[in-house]
Amino acid sequence: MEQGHKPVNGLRRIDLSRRTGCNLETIRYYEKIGVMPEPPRGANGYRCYDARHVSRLNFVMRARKLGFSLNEVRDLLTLVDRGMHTCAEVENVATHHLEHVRSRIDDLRRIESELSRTVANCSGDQVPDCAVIDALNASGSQA
Amino acid sequence: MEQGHKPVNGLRRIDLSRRTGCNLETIRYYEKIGVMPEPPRGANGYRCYDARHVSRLNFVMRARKLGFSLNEVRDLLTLVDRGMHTCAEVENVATHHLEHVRSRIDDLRRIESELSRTVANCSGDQVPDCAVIDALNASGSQA
DNA sequence: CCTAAACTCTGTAGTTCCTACAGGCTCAAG
DNA sequence: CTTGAGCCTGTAGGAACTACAGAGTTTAGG
Repeated sequence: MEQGHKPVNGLRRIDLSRRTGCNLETIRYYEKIGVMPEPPRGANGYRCYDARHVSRLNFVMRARKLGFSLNEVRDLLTLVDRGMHTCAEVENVATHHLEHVRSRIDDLRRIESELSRTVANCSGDQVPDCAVIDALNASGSQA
Repeated sequence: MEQGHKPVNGLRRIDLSRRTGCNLETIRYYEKIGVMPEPPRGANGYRCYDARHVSRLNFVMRARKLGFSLNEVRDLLTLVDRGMHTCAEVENVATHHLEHVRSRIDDLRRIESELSRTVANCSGDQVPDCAVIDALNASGSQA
């Protein structure tokens, strides 16, 4: 099926959504918070997108998949939009984010090892006693 | 005047906060959502805690540090409160959470490797071109 | 005894990143 | 003409807090 009848030079919101895989409502949200530009409107008030919106939204979604916060995405886009972004500037944002990711991994690894150690002490039995609860009840600072 | 109106073994909210390290407002929040019990009130309407609140809040905070969600904490507490918790039941909650933690670590590791690979391609120069931006702009699904 | 600081109470709003309605239009096809 | 798909707006919800406003109470110091 053809998507039917679009404004000659425009994509509807749902077209943008389908081309990028981005949720329909999320697009509106990104516009509201300024991560995506407000698109021009047709005579009927409908949003009217073009290829540049598609690539910008793809940019945003890739950055989000890499775990950049929306604020970081905005920073990145600002650098790009200024047309003056230097590699050094961008690297700065990315490196900062990388550190964040790494420290989050460290946190989770600590949690993982403590948790798996504790669970390993479970008998798994039907007894009303459990190593996990014991650990959580522990008054000492074993954690 | 040590003895006065202050209940001999009653703790104020700020006392509980200081003993556990839990934020003052968070205590109130935990009561609202039922993770902590509503404490008795003094004649003036002030909350009046005792040692059991201290250990319960410690339990909650340890569980949170291990990354259990508040819903999971509530489940755990329900098991404990029933006095009927078996090791198997608790292990179930904990194991489920452990899986969650592990998959989150996997996600972040994937992000970490892609990000560090990309940043490594940066020249770090003052040139208006950057590997990170290129990657984000990539039209292919080189994920 | 008075005052000022410290603490309490309540409800509500802000944070992050969406997602999902509700209520009402418009548009194109069958 | 009717149906269904799509559009518009604003707003609420979810996780887990955190922070304020505005008002009352208690306590320590002078």
